[in-house]
Amino acid sequence: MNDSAEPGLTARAEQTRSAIVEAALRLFRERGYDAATMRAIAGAAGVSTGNAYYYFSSKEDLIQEFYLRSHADHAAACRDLLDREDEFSARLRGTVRSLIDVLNPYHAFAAAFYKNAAEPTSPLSPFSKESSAAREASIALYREVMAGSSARIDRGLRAELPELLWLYSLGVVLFWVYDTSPDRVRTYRLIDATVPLVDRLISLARMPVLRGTVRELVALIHELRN
Amino acid sequence: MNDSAEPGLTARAEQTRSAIVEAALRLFRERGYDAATMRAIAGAAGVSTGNAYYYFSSKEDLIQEFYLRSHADHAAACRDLLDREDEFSARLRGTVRSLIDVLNPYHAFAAAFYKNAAEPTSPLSPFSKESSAAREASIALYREVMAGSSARIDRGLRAELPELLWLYSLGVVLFWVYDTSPDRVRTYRLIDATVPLVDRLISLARMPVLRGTVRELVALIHELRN
DNA sequence: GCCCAGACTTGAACGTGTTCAGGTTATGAG
DNA sequence: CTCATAACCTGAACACGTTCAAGTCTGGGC
Repeated sequence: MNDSAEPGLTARAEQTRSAIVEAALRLFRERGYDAATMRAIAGAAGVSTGNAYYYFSSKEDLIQEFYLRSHADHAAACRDLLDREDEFSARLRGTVRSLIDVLNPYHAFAAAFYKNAAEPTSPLSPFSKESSAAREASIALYREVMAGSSARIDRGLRAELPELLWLYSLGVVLFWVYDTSPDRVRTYRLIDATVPLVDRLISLARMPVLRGTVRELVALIHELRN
Repeated sequence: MNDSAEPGLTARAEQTRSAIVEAALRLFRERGYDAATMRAIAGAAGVSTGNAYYYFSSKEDLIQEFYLRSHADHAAACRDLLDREDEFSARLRGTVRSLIDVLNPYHAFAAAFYKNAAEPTSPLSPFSKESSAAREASIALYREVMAGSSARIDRGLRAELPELLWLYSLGVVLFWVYDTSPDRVRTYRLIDATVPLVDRLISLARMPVLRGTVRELVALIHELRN
């Protein structure tokens, strides 16, 4: 049983679907998003153009597949660290660094499609309903980063921190998209420099000076979520 | 002397250019970005499709015009407040609220084009070279918000705060893009709730507990800017 | 007045993502 | 085995953004 199989598809259809995904991701990686035309993808998969639209309602839809695989790779890449390490900084740093490791081969491609992700009505937006499964999975990873650590965290903050850390990782990815340095070293430097800041802010959140502000921030998050 | 005139264009050509811009912004507002086709824009302006490309190298290029007008409108909308008020919170709150006021008629349209803005290689990106003039102008506005206020601000932070406030406004705009509440009331609520937090954080930045973190943050900004 | 260089304008044509009317194939009921 | 139904598949066609070879107009030098 192939657990990536979709319901309602015969074995042969599933094979066709996979061929299209493989062709798409390969061409995205090799040629970039724009140059990987639907005709080229369909051709490389050995099907007609129209048939690709039988399985994927749009070119953007193919990117959801990229999301899913990226997250799976990321979760796998973190596994060892999250099982072994218990210091918060090291857990967060390793998790975010491995996210960048996983995304790096797709840098040119990702730059092109993150523009679609910013469109709020697009199903590709990280905030959209269609992406909620992928988003929840990512947030769960940061919940594990927090929960498995020895750090003492403000009680009111605990419920919101995973989502805030996920937002932090989105910020890092945004920086990475714009990063033109060799091997994206500046992104890794950004991570190494900001993780201690995050760590310190979380510690400070328990102190009297900041506790009030943190409480307001949490209340704000609640209100805006409705 | 029309100060919006471009160099190297005859009066008649300038008139054609203006007609295209007017038609574009009107159709963007009335139909949205996608439905306002280049053929429709050119037709509404009374010129051929190809002629529109003589003045604007792409459809995205027409959006730069939107940027320019928006900023001019925003600066004008803030003028009174910035000349009158001297309390930091009120200045920041009023400035960001008036930004949303200015953008509101274009909400549906803006949602569609902000996706292009997120593409780092796109000239529309707020971080791109092509947008640097508009960006500098916006940052200058927040420099004025800071400089004209009576707030005491950490010496090391002063140089970076205008850019940080601009980033804050980008965050508000991002929220606004996703805001589906009637009249975007949630965006205004977000502003009213976050401005005091920003104000408090700026105050706290001068206190010993946070001063070190702020210094590191400023150093990080410097390093990442190169 | 004449003419030409260059500013301006045109519309057909290209390649793209996407659609669709219509074909082909597999499956299960009789 | 028959055949109807649904799943699967096709490629021509559509509208779009964009390009370009070819036209028209205009100002200024003679």
